[in-house]
Amino acid sequence: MLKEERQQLILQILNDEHKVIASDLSKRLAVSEDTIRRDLKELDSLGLIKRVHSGALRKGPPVVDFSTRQTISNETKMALANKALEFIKDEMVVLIDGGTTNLHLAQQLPLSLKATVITNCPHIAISLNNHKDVEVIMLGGTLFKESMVNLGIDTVEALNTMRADLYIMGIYKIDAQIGISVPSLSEALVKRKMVNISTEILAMVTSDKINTVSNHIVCPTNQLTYLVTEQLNPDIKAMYANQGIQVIDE
Amino acid sequence: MLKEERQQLILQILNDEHKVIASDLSKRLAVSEDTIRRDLKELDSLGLIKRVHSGALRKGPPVVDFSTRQTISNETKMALANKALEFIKDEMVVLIDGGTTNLHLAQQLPLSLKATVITNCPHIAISLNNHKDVEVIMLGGTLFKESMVNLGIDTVEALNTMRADLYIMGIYKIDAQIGISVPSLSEALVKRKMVNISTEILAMVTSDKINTVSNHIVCPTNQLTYLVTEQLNPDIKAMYANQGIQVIDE
DNA sequence: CGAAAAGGGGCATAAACATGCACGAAAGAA
DNA sequence: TTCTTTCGTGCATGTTTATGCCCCTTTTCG
Repeated sequence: MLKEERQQLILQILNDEHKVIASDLSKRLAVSEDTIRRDLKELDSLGLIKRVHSGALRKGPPVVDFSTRQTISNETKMALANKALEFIKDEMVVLIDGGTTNLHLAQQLPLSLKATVITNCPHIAISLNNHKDVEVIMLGGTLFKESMVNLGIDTVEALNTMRADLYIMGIYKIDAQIGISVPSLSEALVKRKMVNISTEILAMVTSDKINTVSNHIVCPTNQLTYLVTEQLNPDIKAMYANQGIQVIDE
Repeated sequence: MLKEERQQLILQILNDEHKVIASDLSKRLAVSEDTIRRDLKELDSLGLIKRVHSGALRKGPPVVDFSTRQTISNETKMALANKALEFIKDEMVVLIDGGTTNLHLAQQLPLSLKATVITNCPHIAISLNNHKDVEVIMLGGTLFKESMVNLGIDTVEALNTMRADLYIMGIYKIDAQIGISVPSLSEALVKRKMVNISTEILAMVTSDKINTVSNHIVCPTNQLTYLVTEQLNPDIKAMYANQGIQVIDE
């Protein structure tokens, strides 16, 4: 593995996990701790990471947990969420899973909305506390702390007895050919079930997720009904539109 | 855990709770008091906190935003929660339902705890985000916004397949003769189920709840194993102790 | 005052670190 | 090609850091 490649990987891991431990990286990337240390020193001197004893932290936001992560989030996601609002109407049964963009959506839902929301994300459930005409159904399961959603066999089984008009799917990675993918199997299983019980599916995607792939495939992209994104390269937009997806990007 | 991470957590806790006690932090963050002292000293020298004997205070806004009553009551609840901590040990399966006192308990659980926590309260699930050795199992159901817990037939059914070593019951009203009672039927049903699947039951009760009654009876008080309270009138204390309950009130 | 809690300084130790050196692979020049 | 240079890496070394423990002092509070 090339040095550049490795350092890129470290940055990506750091971005996902908010911190890295030198000794841990050494094992995961199969190089000596010395090499990792040299990498970290270099990345730090470039101002890309914050080096600390034992490892490194993400530079900008001192992220400590999910609840703070959402407060520092960017306007792009808020804007996407805002565009998606129009698809949620009174009397609907809306299924919302995890992800920061989805959380923004939940927070922007009008207080007057009369609907049923099904979710496996505790943060989303809580954020609907003040919506007195929204019935919130929480899906149980084992809390998966990386993405703060409930997963597992119990979650899938609970979904067996439900159906939804609209599924707001949190997107981790999406590729027009390969499909929608996530890093863990149990997440893929639950999302797949959610796809199956929903009439329409909406995904909000920031451009950095477009045409990237992770380990476990949830479903092909042509399952999507709506794709809400930032402004897209016309070629890419066409790729999705040709699959019958309604792309909202202006 | 990295030093910077820990200090970040301290700042966050301080922000939430307006003050921190060194000995308490030591338990919650699972490091020695010496380390906490060094952290606090460091944060103080950076001007981020105000170090005082036995702990630290928030730098910025002085604590006057809550009514005194509210603050006092919060501190009582924190103290109760603190007393209850000793009953939670590694490898236990702990069932925790809703209530502000229970939430305080969850927030004070040591980071080093290795256990399984089952809860129907999304806030409690979220507060265990940083406890990497605590497996959190969330009970699904319909979110009951008055008390922020999931209730309903799904909740009861999920409980059918579980058992717990200790049930930390949130108390709404309690009376030595009539028993433990709550204002809604579905809450009573879920709590009753939780009682049935638990080996021991612990309740934390502020004195204003003692000998009061609500609409739906959950169970008689003699089902309780432990009753953690503020200092009690000896007569009242005897009433509970005579039922075989271990009363902790010092 | 006196006990108990909190603090401070010093010490020990394990983990993390910096540095110099050696080896091998890739790149470039003869 | 073959020799030389450079670069990235791993290893051995002595150093620094983070932390817990001990002992003694200071503070708090009944």
